[in-house]
Amino acid sequence: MAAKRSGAESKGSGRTGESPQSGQEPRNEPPLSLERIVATAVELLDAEGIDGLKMRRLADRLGAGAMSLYWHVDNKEKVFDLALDSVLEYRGPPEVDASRDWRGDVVHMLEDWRASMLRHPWSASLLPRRALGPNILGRLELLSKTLSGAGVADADLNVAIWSLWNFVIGATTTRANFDLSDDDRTAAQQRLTGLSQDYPTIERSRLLLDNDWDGAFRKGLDFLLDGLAPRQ
Amino acid sequence: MAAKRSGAESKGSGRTGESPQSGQEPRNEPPLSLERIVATAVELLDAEGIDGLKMRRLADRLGAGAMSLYWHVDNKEKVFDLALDSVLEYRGPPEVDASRDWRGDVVHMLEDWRASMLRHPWSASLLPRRALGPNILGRLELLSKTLSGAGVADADLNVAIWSLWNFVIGATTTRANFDLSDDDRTAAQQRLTGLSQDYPTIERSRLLLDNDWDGAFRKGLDFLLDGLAPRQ
DNA sequence: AATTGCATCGTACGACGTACGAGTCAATCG
DNA sequence: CGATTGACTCGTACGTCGTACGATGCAATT
Repeated sequence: MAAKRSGAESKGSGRTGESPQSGQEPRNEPPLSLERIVATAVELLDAEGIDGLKMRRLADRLGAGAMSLYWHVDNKEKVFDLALDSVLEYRGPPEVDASRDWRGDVVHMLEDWRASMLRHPWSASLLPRRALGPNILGRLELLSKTLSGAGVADADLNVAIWSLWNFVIGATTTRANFDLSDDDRTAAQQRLTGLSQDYPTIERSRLLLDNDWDGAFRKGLDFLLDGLAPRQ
Repeated sequence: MAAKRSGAESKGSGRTGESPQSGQEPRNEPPLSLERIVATAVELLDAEGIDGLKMRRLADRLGAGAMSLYWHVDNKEKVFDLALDSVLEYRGPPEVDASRDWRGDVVHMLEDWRASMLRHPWSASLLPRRALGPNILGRLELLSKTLSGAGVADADLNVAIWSLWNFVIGATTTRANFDLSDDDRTAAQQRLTGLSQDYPTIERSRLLLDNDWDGAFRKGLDFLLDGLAPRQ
């Protein structure tokens, strides 16, 4: 197991913040911390994509040496875990007091979930193969509670949650990986149009050409919710 | 662009199969070919997982030098693309002539899809971020045709297909990455039970503990299909 | 003044993807 | 028949990556 800390918080250590004056370079960087590392990792991932995250580059951005990161983090995998979960925070449905319709709450949370991931497209391809962090578990718990409160039987709860989870995961990963670049997109379109005699129905339904991802997500989600809890 | 071949077929080159007798090592390996490379890549992926596929190891298994692969394949990414698509072939629904119920056909194809991917767990995490190969497109085309023939309006076709796609992708990627190892699994369970006061509803619904993945998939799919095309 | 423990980082190692160019061999052509 | 060509193989080498290891600095404690 790891000897270092890797799990402790660094809060409350009461830095004076005056010391790093040795006289040479303009190093006003605050000291390293898990929070700063994770935040910068998210920046880097946003800017350079999933393959753009290298420990050396991350350290550069932090004004630190590459190996300094390893005091705060076990390895690169943990950086991914933390960055992913940090992006999936959720602050609950808009309403403060009694949430009137559970369906609206569910849709709100899932659309927010999707939006959060699409704001950081790398997160989509990461989520399915990473550990479940607290923010993810929090969302699942909220979803469970809402559905349960809406009258979904415990026996169906499991299936209902997994179905919604599957839908969100599938939709976001697909979406996030379909518009990586316009080049890819137009190339794929051309290739597909060239293949349209092989796949006529796909062509006709404009399956891969339609750009209304948001609408498709919402409509599909409605269909799924209809199936899970028929209205009346 | 690539200078080599990378897209041509190697069939019909009519090897005599007698030549490689130079007298030293027991090298009875057949010559390299795209097919052999892809098949061996699948073997290696099955055995060692997604991180276990290295070009040198792949070449070793093929009894070839590492750089020999690059004559047949542009780069490692292409190996992934080809391995993925090769695993997703589909031979149609069981019935030969008139397929009686479209719903049965859809379920059969999607369950087969899921089964194919779970037989090769690495494929699940690969699918969302790779190009669409012919076998994938073939399945989508079949799905389109079936749904369209079942009376789904062209306007809804897009949403319907994406919803089903999302469901399959989400279900398989999640499933494939949740039982990588028993160690991981029991560790996660313990961690979760320790956290059960934070997530009581998850705990109660046995969300992460229930092992009936197949049943959950089937039931969720039924719910979704109910929503997409209400029975009567 | 000496000790301790947190934190940083330079160096180095092994593994990886793959560019490059030399090599082999069968088929083709004069 | 020898020369040429083009399909195919592979050894070497380069640059980059994650990270093990140990030295170093520095603040708080003794």
